[in-house]
Amino acid sequence: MDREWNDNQPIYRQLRDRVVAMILDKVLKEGDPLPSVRNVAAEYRVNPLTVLKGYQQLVDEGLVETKRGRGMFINAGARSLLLQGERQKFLGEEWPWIYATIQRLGLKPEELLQGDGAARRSPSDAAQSKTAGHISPDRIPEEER
Amino acid sequence: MDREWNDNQPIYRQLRDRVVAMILDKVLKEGDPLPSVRNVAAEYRVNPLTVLKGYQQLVDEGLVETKRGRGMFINAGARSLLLQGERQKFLGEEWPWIYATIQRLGLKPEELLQGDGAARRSPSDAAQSKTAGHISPDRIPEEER
DNA sequence: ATTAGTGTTATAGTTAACTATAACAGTACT
DNA sequence: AGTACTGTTATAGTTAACTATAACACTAAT
Repeated sequence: MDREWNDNQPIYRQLRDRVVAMILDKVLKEGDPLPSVRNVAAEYRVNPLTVLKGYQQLVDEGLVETKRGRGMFINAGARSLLLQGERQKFLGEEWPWIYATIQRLGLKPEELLQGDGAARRSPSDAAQSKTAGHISPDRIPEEER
Repeated sequence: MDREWNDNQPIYRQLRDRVVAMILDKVLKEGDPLPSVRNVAAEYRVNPLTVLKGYQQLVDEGLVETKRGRGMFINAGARSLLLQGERQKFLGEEWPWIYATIQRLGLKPEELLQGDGAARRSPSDAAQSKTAGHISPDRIPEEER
């Protein structure tokens, strides 16, 4: 219940990543407001400043716009912008390392792909109050590419 | 030349991971000494304490033994011990997330896994002096599993 | 006008990671 | 004995991430 966070990465970045995931999964669509700073802070027992920092990053990336007194909202084109940028980042910076690790460990692609493979474990099982908006993708995908 | 380090993770852990990679790749074999704390510190312009911390982790994991005044040496059975532990860690903690990301981005896992796929980019291209022992896998793999 | 939501800023303190500098303590070679 | 390697410990300072607490500023509804 307490360990929602991955120690390998600062919370504010994990927060940013969760929102990104929600945009990609279409849980958050263009024009939607994202869960308020204070709400998220309260729900995850985290400092508002930390949440804000994560959100600001999204603003800097042009994904989100802030409306004083109203909230922060997903920009138009956010998703397609993300699909481009994140893909490039993943393929260029992350996948090479991951692939190297896979080889090093002598893992067989079949093992990784077969069975649902890996989609099982997901840290977001903690009983989450249905309060306002909480942050987590929750898998509501759809086709398209 | 200066940015050998990944900002996402503390240096001492990256150091630990490099040694692990070298063991898995058989660049370092059982009984081999690992590059001296001072050497690594000098070569990577890093504080000796930071290197030590990374090395200590290896000791704690039972992969390495320290011989005062002589150096630190790879333990017997280190590689197979690693193959077990690292595989489990990867499959249980890392792959699920990676797989989710791949899907989110609409990438085809099959394409990524087959073919050389991605093994191209690797940050270790910086001209490295051939001084004593430096830390980097350098890919000298071999068969087996 | 009040109230209750938004985002934002200010002040200040804690902790982990990293740093510089220096000394201590063993081993080995000459 | 001396020199040159090893790992290790001590002291102290910097920075980034996170925290608590509080106030400011703007918007919308009653």
